[in-house]
Amino acid sequence: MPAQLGSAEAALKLEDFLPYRLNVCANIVSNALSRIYAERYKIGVPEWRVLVTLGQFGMMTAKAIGIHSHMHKTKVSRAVAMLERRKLVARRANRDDLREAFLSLTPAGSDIYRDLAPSALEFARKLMETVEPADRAAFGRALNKLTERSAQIAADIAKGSNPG
Amino acid sequence: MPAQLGSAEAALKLEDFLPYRLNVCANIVSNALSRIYAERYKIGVPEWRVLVTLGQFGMMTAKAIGIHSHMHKTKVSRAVAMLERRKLVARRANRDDLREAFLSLTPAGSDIYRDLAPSALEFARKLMETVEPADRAAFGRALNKLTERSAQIAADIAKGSNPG
DNA sequence: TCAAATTAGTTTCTATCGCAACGATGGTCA
DNA sequence: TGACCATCGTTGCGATAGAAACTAATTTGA
Repeated sequence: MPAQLGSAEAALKLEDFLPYRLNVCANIVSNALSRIYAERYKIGVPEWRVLVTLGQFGMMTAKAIGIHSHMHKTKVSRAVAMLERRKLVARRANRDDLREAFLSLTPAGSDIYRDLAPSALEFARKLMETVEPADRAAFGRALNKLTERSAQIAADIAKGSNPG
Repeated sequence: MPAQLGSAEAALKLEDFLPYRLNVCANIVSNALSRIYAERYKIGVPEWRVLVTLGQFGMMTAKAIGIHSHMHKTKVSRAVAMLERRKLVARRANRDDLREAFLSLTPAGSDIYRDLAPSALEFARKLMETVEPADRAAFGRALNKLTERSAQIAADIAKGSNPG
């Protein structure tokens, strides 16, 4: 009943299909992680990323946050607006360029960051623990290559050119 | 100015943080893939998954599609509704249980599937090509372990129990 | 046997997403 | 200087997501 469509070539099985597997894995991991902070701090993924980015760099513009955390500028804008309302992030005008503003964690924001960062690292550590030590480096390399290559493919297609 | 929050332990760097890296990679890959079919067939990811699942199994219920493709039942419902409107998927009542229905590809749906599956496989092949051959198996194993483990962690947290 | 619980699938409702348009500012160059 | 273009960040809006409520059908078990 099924395989009449699969024909000669290697059949397309969703559960073995790389983009699908990546998506499922990323979603489940993301979901598991957010259970650690979402309820406790009442923030979502974008807010979490802004907090972590500012915790890492101390002070930066919304644009820089977007670049570093791979988020659309509207996502950054809304996440920052929420964190500002909650007094976790402060905004300081840049006198040299009034279009942008410098953002940084308030003391309350830093408190949350210091509370949240160790649990996040612990989570990642616990996850990686299940991967064979010998496989870990290979996994990291592969993830980087796949990210890089697919970005390039997407760019090629966007340009309308033949993917080389 | 930044690292005063990082303190003694290994600092949390977003770009090295596994859940973040997985998410970015999955998004870019998914995005690149959808450029191959989205414009040509006017379908999105959920419709693509339904097509592929039915192409693989021939005939199944909406619930089974949801389980196999890891999609919420409302997502399946809407994707199927769209494919039905476009005459790519047909519905046949199950006389033994009228709550559910058997879904399958129409000839037109099969045409699209046969056109789409090889490009998808080619895309995945081209992607995997960039990963060192020696790293590929390790990558697959790691992806499985991470998916499995994070599902378990999420379940543990949901139960309110201490993650063992 | 029939009331209560369960299940498949749809619909409603609300939240979030990202594109596009926008206002405000800054840069370029004739 | 001033007309034009680029950039930062916000907002309006249509599309999409998933939670919860719902309908209809089936199963359970007293």
